[in-house]
Amino acid sequence: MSEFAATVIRVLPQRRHELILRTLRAEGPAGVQVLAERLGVSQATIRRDLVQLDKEGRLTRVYGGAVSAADTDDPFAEVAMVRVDEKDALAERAAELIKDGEAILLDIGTTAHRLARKLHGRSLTVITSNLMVYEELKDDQEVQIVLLGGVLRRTYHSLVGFLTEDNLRQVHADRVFLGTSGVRPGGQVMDTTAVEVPLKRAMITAADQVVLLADVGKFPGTGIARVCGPEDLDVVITNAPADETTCAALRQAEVEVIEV
Amino acid sequence: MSEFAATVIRVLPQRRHELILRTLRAEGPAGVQVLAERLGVSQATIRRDLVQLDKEGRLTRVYGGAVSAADTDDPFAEVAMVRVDEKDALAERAAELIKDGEAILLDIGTTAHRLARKLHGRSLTVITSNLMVYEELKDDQEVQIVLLGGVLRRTYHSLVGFLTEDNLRQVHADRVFLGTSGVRPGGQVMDTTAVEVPLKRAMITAADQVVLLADVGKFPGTGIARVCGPEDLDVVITNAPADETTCAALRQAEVEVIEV
DNA sequence: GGCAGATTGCGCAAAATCGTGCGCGCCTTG
DNA sequence: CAAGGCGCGCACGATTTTGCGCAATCTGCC
Repeated sequence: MSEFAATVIRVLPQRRHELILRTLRAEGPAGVQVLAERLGVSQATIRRDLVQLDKEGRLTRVYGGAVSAADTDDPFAEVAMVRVDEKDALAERAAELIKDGEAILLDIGTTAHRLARKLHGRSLTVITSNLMVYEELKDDQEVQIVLLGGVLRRTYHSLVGFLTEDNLRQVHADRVFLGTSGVRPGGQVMDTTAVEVPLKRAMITAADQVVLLADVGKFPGTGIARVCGPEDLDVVITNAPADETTCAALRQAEVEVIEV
Repeated sequence: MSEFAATVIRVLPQRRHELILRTLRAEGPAGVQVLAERLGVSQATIRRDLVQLDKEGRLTRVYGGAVSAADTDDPFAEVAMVRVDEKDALAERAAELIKDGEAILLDIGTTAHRLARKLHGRSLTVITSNLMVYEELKDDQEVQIVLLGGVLRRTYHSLVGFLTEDNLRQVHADRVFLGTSGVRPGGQVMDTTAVEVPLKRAMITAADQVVLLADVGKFPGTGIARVCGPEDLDVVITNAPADETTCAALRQAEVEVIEV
């Protein structure tokens, strides 16, 4: 603790914010008083810092101090709120593609979760490593659920890793429904989390038909890793008005583009 | 456990709520008085906390205290009530066998679930296809969870099938903890559900040490399918007084028998 | 059905915490 | 070198939380 107290000279606000966040992540909830002593500034300053960091969404303010943003209720609660209407419409349309008795693969992410919500009471086999989908359908007697193994990633409510890939090589589905972080103008499907890319590829291989769900905000969009090209897709469901350049590239690759 | 009692100084409300929930998940129902003493606040404060947490659906308020929300609507709640004390004692003893940092395999069934309840806050890797174990530990940051894939069997809260077996061939654990429907006098481990037998065998293969948890009602006992013989076991944990014939057979096969 | 003991909800006062205005010192800018 | 901007500490009223006492309610038992 004296490693901080020794820093009496001068601490940039930026640096101080980093230290606050690090403390929170390392030791969980921390009080204003503790932080003030540790960083050698007044409680008023800490309060101002906390207000600002809270506004930036980097932590969550609580009475008496603050907690790490990750520590609060799942980050999906907020993420799931943006573009809800669009995603719901997409999900509705996607559900119509599915015939009773089929086996479908559902991707990781909130998009697939939205789709799962439309599947209650349907007679289907759902294969997924998406734990939100599992939670959604686990009490639904009609739906057979196949959960793919893997290492639990709590922040993403999913299972990933080589076990998941192994399982995917052993199963086959009529359709796979994929989400994405963005589709580039040429029709390349991108993602931001590298660990999911091999999984998405394995899902594409395991399914007869590949359906991509991408709301209009993803057109055009980007990500750090390429998942697949337009030639791997069969259907893309998006909102109107979709980006014309991207749509053209997709149609060129004989992808059916559905605008809802 | 004294980790709580030591916290007499000052605790953020947020932190206190976390501790209450963790206590409930780890030790089941808790009284207002106990919680108040343990957290160093008045009973009135605990009551207010419980009311709030109940309103948020994070626990269920009962007269005299509270129980974990997951514990209430579980159809296994009844099954889990029989021989609770015995199974708890067994689980407690089994948890002592585990060292921090280890990777352990947990069987399907309520026995393994009881053990999982003793693992909150431990630094471990838990591998399982037992969904009760997953529910129990999914919010515990310390525990890494590896879920084995498979077809959801709702009535047993578990995943089974060839996917599970495939995954088991790809993993290795320091110890596996098995439950059973009964142990025959000769030391043969039995089970009633045939579909689980290949899984239990695969788990035995995947672990360095095999630990069987069997309360005294299982000695001697029976089942329709044989899982393994005494030569596959390393440790058996049971209640005193255990059946002497069976114990002798186990010791003959160099199995360590722990009576609690 | 009634009784003793425990538990609960509620009002109120004390304590802790919060937000804010003000002044001071440091750095930037012209 | 002077003016202005900015971050920081201090102090004070407002808000929230906490602890305690008491009447109403509930549970277990005879």
